[in-house]
Amino acid sequence: MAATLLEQRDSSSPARVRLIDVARAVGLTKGTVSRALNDHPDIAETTRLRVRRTAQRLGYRPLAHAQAIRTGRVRSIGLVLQINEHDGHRPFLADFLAGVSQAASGEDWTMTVATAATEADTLRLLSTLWEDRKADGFILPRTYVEDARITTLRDMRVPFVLYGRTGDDTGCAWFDIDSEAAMAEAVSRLRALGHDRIGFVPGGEGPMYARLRWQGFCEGMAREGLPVDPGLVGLPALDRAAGAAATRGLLARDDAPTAVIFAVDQAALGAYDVARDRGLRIGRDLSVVSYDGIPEGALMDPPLSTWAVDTRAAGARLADMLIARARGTPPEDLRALGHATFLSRGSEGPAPGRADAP
Amino acid sequence: MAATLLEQRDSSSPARVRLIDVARAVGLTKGTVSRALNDHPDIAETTRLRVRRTAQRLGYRPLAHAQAIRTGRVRSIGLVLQINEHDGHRPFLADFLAGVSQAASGEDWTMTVATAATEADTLRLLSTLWEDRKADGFILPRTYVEDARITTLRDMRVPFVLYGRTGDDTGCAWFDIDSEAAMAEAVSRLRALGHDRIGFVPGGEGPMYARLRWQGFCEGMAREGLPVDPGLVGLPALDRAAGAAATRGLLARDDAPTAVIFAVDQAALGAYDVARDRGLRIGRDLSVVSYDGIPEGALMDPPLSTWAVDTRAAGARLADMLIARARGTPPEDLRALGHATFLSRGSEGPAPGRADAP
DNA sequence: CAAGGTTCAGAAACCGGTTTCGGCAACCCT
DNA sequence: AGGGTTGCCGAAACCGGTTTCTGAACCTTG
Repeated sequence: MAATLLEQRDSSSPARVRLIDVARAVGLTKGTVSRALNDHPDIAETTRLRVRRTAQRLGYRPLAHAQAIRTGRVRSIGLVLQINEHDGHRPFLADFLAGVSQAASGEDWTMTVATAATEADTLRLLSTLWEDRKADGFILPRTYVEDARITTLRDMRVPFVLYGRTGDDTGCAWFDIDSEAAMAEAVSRLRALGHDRIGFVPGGEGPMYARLRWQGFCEGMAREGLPVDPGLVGLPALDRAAGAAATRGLLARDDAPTAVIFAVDQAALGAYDVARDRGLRIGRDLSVVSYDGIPEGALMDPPLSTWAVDTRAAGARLADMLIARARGTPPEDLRALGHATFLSRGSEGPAPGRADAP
Repeated sequence: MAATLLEQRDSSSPARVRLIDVARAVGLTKGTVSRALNDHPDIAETTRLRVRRTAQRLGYRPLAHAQAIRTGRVRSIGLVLQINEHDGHRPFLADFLAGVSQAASGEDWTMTVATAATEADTLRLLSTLWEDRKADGFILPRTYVEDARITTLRDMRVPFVLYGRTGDDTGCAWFDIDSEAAMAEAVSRLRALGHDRIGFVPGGEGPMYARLRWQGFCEGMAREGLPVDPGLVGLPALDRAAGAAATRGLLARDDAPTAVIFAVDQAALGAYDVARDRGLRIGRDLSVVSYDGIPEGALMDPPLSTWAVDTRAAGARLADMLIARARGTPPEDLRALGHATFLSRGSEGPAPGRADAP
């Protein structure tokens, strides 16, 4: 007459199949069944198969939190999002979550999400989520050159995977998009259109992606035999207003660039504002190429040419990597680069005074 | 010599404080301590306080999954997002999650998020997340007039809270924004600007919010003494292209409306496309008012006037309600309406041929 | 002052799994 | 043939909590 919780055989809830039920059905003890399902070496192959089939037939699914009491693992991916001022990753969030969730589901894992307002919040949340075993590891989005999350988690020996790279990636697993290559190719494309004064608006010092995009720009310039004139490097810009300011700075020079590459789309939007004010036509008088693939870019006139990232695939990849990491794969074996896709949508064109421009 | 998991007293991990540690420190059995912390009535008040202080001093925090093995509750809010074709709630997702996460943290709850591609996926995920007790209840965003999630969860006696209303809300807890009032006031504002032929582009039949916004429009028209001419009601539109088509339909009439209210911002963006094609100036030749407050609206020229929702606050409210629901508050006591804020940004103006228009 | 009721905490079972330990049988080897 | 492995599974402890059962001490009350 053991009353379980609220509902028992409420006709609605068909009484969950437990390990002991499988054991009885197959005529073994629950310890043996547990070892069989977890592929312990001291179980005969025939027994293992017999158990597995019975479990399958009965529809047995272990309760993660019951397992966790002994193993300490709940089969959950942790994700702490820092939502602050210029929340850059908004438009990609849904796709990213979809990717992580899908890959996690495939392995019977779930996703525990928390949000933080500050870095201190983030660190606190990472610690408690780990200590309370709400997650078996974390995906860290938006990495920085120096990233407190990484040192914290590394010290606590917590499994984690970076979405992006970092200054010192010792002991770090990561997945990133090869934005250097994208930026370098952006230079080459503009060069092929006749531009030889190509400006760059960087994204600042802190975010790792900003550094890498800057490096990529430099590599592209070197490859094309163009010098990186300091006068062609604008002020760092991560939002529209700063992007406009940076653009004005670049256009103020006598030998102003005929094309500008922006590290981030948001900043590139500012170029449109400046162009409108000055009567410049983007894609003709001034070419613009950027990176991120934000949806707003498609609404501009002309639509912004940019490098888009398959964020959903990235999320899925990262989830798989984290699960592998939590299962013991060394971080050094979990590092990979993906690539961005160029969306040529009209904001870049031939250099003025050449080819088809009058 | 009991080896726990991987790390034990690794100097880095200071050995978690367990219930038994508190019990020993306070000189009671762990059963008693458990009852004291859970406010059982058979514990003396002085004892309860003594236990609570000791637990506090030692920094005791119960492991949710260890509690769950007996109670079946893991202190987690479930959220299944359906990410499909015209993913409307993208821009608000981060804010929404931030709200839920923040409120959940306050009660020592966490948030388990999953994404689905189809309705069948959604239902499957809700079931498994519940059966595996990965969540103690769910927040259901984007409700429909007839919503399979609701009937499923109601049948399974799962706690849930709607973000939005539904056709039959028996047994439903919900929080929603009073979009009827917003739409009605939009009519009044346009009427005050001299418009007497006001069109409406609805959002379709399925989503509950679409029905309510339509009702709100009708109420507003009635309040202003204006008839709802069927010719002033456009085709349903949820995205930009459909919004443009609906606008063309409305403008094709002889007695075309001078102002159009859109149920959703995305559709309203289409009006800009039509206006540009025909040389109409939004805010002068054609007034547009909409609802949602998507960020793209601010980028339009002129910026879109719309009703914005504090999605973050809504998320926090819903989280609190769900926790209350999971703790036993009857659904009827958990129903509330919030309100939207009008952002007058320039896409609405005096009716042509009146006041300052030549 | 004895009978009966309350108050409160200890003891032990329990939740659903995992892991350790020990033992039996079958096999291997000289 | 006998001793030592090896393969395989049962029994029981264990994880960190919650809940039930029981009984001692105290309080009423007639």
